[in-house]
Amino acid sequence: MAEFAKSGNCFSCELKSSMFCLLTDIQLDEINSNRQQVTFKKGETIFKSGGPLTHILCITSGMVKIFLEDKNNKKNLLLKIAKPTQLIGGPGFLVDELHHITAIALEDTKTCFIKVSDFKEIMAENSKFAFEFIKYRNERVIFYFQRLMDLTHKQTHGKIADTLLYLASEVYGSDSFDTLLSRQDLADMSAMTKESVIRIIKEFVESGIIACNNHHHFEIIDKNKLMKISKTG
Amino acid sequence: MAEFAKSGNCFSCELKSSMFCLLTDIQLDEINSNRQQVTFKKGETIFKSGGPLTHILCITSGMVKIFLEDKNNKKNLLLKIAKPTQLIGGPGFLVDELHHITAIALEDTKTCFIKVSDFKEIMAENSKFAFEFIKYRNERVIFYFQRLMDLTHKQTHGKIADTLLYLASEVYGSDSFDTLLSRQDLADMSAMTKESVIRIIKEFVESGIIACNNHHHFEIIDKNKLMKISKTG
DNA sequence: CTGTTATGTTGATATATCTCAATCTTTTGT
DNA sequence: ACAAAAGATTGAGATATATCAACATAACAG
Repeated sequence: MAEFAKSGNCFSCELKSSMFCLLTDIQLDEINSNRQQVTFKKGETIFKSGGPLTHILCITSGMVKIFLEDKNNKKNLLLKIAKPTQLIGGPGFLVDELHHITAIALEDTKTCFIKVSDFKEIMAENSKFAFEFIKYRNERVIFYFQRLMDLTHKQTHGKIADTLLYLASEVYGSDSFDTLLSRQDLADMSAMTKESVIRIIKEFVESGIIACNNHHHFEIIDKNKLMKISKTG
Repeated sequence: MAEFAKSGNCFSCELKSSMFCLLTDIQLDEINSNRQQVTFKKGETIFKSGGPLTHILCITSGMVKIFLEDKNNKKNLLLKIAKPTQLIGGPGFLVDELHHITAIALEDTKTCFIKVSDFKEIMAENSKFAFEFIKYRNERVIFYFQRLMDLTHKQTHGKIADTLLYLASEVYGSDSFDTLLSRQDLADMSAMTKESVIRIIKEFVESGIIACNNHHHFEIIDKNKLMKISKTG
C-alpha cells in the first residue's frame, strides 16, 4: 500500500497534487499510521448521504460516481465522477459531520480511509494545508455555480453537450472514450429522463457530431459544434 | 463607524457570530485600521461577476441580492438575499481572486470593505478563524446542493413554495413580510419566467395558502400546505 | 400634477420534455 | 449455455411551462 510521501512519488489528490507535500514528516507519519485500505466491488456503496462522516477517503484505483439523493422523488443528481488520487469527503466536514452525498463504485475500487480527526489536527497545525483545502472547496463552489446555471437554464441538447464535454475533458481526458455510466447515469447528470438522453444522443449521432457504438463507447467528432450547442443551450 | 470588537458588542456575521471574537487584539487592530465604509444607493451594483475580488465585505445596513449572471442568455439565478452583519465575498478567494457572483443593493446599503490580504493573514495565524471559514463555506455548499436538487427536480409550484418559505424563514424572519424583490427577482430565484411566478402566486392566493396585497406584501396563511407543496414538488 | 417608464397581469399559443407502455438488447448468474 | 434480470430504444400521447403580445397598474421625474 502506497504511503503519502513528502517528496518523490508524492501522493497526489484533487485537493491539489502538492497538498500532502505541505505536511511535515511527523504529520505524514500520523496520517499514514492511521490509514485503512478498503476495496469496493462494482456497484457497491462506499458511503451514503445521511450517514456519519468519520473518514475522508482517497481513491487509489477505480472510479466512483458521486451524487445527491432525494428519498421522496427518487430522483438523483450526479455531481461528478471521482478518479484515482482524488479525495472524496463532503461538505459535512466541520458542519454536521454527516455525508450529504452518496458514493458508489462504478468498477472495482480501492480506497484509503483517513480519519476526519487526523485531518482536522493537521489542518490546525498547518495553515498552508488549510488554505489548500479552502481553495479546493471554493473551486467546487465555482463548479456548482456553473452547474446551477447550466442545469436550470439550458435545455436538453445543451445539457447533454455539457455532459459529454465534461466526460471527455475532466474524466477520460480524450474525445474518444468508453464510459461505465448507464443512460440513466447520463440522465442523472443532465437532470432529465433517460428517454430524452437516448433521443438526443441519437440526434447527435445522426448529425455527425458524435459517434456512439456499443452504448458505452463515445467519440466526439465535431467538437466545435458540440461546444456551440453547449453555449447556446 | 462600529468597530470589530473582541468582546461586548461583538461584530457578528454569517460566517459565525463568534468568528471575529476568535481574533486577538492585534488582529482586530489590523482589520479595523484597514477597513473602509462604503454606502450604496438602491439599485447600485456593489460588485460584479468577473471583477477582481480585492475585498470581502460586511453589510452594516440594508439588503443585497446576490446572483449568478449569464452574459449570453441574460438569464440570472438569484442565490440569496444578504442582510446586515453578513459577510459577502465569493468562491474566488484563494482560487482566481475574481468575483463569481454579482451583488446589487435592494435598498440603500452600508458596507465595510476588508482587504482580502488581511483576511488571508489572519487566517494563516488563527486556525480557529480558518475553521470557521471552512465551516461557513461547507454550509453554503450544502445549501447549493439543496438548490441544485430543488431547481432541477421540482416543478413551478414547488419552486415558488421554496422561495416563499426561504424569504419568510431566512430573510424576513416572519410569515408576514414586505419584500423589495420584484416578480422578476422571484422568477430568477425560482428558475422560471415572471409570468409563471405571477400565475402561481395567484393560484396560491385563490386557494388560501398565502395572501398578497400590493405586489410586495406577502403573508403565509397555510404554512403546512405550502411546506407540503414544497416537499411534493 | 402629468407624461413617461418600469413593472405587473392576463390570455392565447407553441413547444420542449416527461410519461407510459411495448419491445428489443445486453448483461448477469447459475 | 441458458434463463432471468437489467438496461436501452422507440413511439404515441399528455402536460407543464415558456413565449409573445396586449394591456393595466404602479413608480418616477420634471
